[in-house]
Amino acid sequence: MTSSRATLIQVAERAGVSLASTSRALHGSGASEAMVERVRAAAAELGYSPDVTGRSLRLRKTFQIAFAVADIGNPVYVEMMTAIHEVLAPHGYRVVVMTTGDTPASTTELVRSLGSGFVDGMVLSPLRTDDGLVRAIKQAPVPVVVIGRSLGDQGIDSVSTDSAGGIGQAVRHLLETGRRRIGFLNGPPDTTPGEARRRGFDAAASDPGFAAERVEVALAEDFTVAAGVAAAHRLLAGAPDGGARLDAVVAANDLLAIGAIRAARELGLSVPEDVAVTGMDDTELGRVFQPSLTSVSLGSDERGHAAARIMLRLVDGDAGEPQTTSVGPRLVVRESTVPRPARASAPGEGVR
Amino acid sequence: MTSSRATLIQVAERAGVSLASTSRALHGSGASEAMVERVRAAAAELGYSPDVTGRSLRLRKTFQIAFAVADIGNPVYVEMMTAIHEVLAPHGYRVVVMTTGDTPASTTELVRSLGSGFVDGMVLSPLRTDDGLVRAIKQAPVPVVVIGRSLGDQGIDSVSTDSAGGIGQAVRHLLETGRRRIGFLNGPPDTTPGEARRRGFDAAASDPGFAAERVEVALAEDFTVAAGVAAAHRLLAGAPDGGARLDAVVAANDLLAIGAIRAARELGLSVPEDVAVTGMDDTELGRVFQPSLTSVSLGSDERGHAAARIMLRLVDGDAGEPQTTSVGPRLVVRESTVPRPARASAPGEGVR
DNA sequence: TTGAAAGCGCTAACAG
DNA sequence: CTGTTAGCGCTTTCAA
Repeated sequence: MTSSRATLIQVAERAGVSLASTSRALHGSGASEAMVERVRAAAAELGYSPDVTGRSLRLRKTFQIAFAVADIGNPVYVEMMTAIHEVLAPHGYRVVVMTTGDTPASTTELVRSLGSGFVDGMVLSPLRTDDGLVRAIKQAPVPVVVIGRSLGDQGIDSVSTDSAGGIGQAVRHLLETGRRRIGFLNGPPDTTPGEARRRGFDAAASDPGFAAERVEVALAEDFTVAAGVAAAHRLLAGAPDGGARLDAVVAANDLLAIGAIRAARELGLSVPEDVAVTGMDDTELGRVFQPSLTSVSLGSDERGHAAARIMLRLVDGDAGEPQTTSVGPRLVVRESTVPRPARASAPGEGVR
Repeated sequence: MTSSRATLIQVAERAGVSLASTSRALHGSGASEAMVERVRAAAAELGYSPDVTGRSLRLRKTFQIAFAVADIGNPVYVEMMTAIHEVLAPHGYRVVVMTTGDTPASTTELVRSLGSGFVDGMVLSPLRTDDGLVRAIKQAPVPVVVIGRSLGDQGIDSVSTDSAGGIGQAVRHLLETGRRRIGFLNGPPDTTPGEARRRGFDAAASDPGFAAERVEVALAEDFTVAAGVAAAHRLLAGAPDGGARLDAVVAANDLLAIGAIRAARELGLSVPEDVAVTGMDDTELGRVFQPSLTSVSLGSDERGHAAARIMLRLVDGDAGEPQTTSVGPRLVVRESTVPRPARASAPGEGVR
């Protein structure tokens, strides 16, 4: 850590030309071959690197995009962040990570803070949304792309997925593989994902073809393994009326599903023989788990990519109508629902 | 997304006072009660929020810290990032995530780019280090704190851990629990972690008390589950000379350890009965895995916290001698090495 | 093609 | 306590 850095003025002096010419020679157009040569040399001698702060002030552009979620440690968000970074970095944009807090109010405050101009845009995946937040997003001084609920009809660019439909896929898969007593293990239903999963399960259960004999619901306190273990214990401990035990659990995400498998084991039940378990998000954790987890992929990385691409379009001034992109859910069948993998198992299959 | 934002000048005009007074009333000291009142009102009416770009240029301070690693999706780095964010955010610093690439050259380039002044400092965990990188760090125009190798003797602030000693703890644990034929499953040995692990294993194997009858080493192509499965297959497939099979595997990280457990299962071996497996990093993945993974915690979050605290000290101008903080490794015994957990098992025990 | 100069929004030294 | 003014480093008109 040493010395203060050379400025453009110093490069100009060194090259014996004007400030404007120096700037042009370095970035802009309209400089002679000789000028470029001369300035480049001077810049190199001084180890000049342009100051982004001055540039930002002048250009009114930071080349930074914020990624804001409630929990930056959640594997799903990590995957999104990685995808967003992958898309933005080659375009010269930096990614700033931020946390929304878990209330709509704190998220709204974060969106309002965009007024300070520290980023050119924000990719936001709010855990909970309300009118105030929607309003703040629409009034934000920089583009905001929402990952989660489809807000296209509100005039907000968003990337959504049909997690409700995904729950339906899981339920149908369980019915098709002969399960009839199904437990639904959801997280907090007042969150965007919790609400969507609940809706999905209700829809599946209302379907004319829904052949289950028994249905139970348990709510975990949050979307974690520990909360899943606790709630799944209640689900699997046995029917209060002495009826037959559940033979399947549909979990609202992979972490809850892992919790359910642990709870099953603690109760002496084997997975998938006694009870089948499905997760959602198709995380690495689920892929490498034993038994590997049947899970509904919601394309976290695709959603991240999509959001980042929309953002690039927006910060490049290409306004257009707010658009909603959708990524379809996709069931990936693994060992937690069927004794043998659907496909022939090669060593390390399904593992990356 | 609307309109351009109000500036300090506009607030000043609205309040009918000077620019300087407005600035002072809002942040600085030395403004009368009445002035503060008046300016605040004007600011509120205009929905003014200060522009950080102008502020940064003037103050020569961005209130941003970079966190740079090779793979921002790696759970260990995610944990560090979360910890860093936790410490920095309350102090008003934003976290910018960056990737180093996996060569010393690309990392050096990244460190050099700090000359552009987009952050006030960088927390860096390089996968590979060379002299050029060390030099670049020392010459960086902003503070750099390195997580990984201890670089204190080089005059670089760093947070290290004794992963070599951690490998020793794992080896001793295996010997103490009766294992005698030990395989060492390492990742690429030309990386900082790979090198340290190798050193640790060599040291443990050279110890006078090292009671193993047989030792094998396998190198995975990288620190992933898939690479671990492949390399562990070689390790466990059986001794070329027809000798007894290994009864323990010391893996260089949790992902490789999970790979080893999968490979064991694919070969019809049970863990921990036939073969015990230890990991390193004590990740969530290992904690929830079945069997839960005995692992050496390297305190990723503590290291992140420590690095962030050092960084805060540095950006607050408190120079002082470069310091090396160290976080001790800590073996956490779970099911992958002993049939029963070390402690009585409560429901969901070891899961968070 | 080149140079002079303005100004992005802000803070702080200085004078009153 | 308040106002005037300079200037952080840069890009971009506008004239020459």
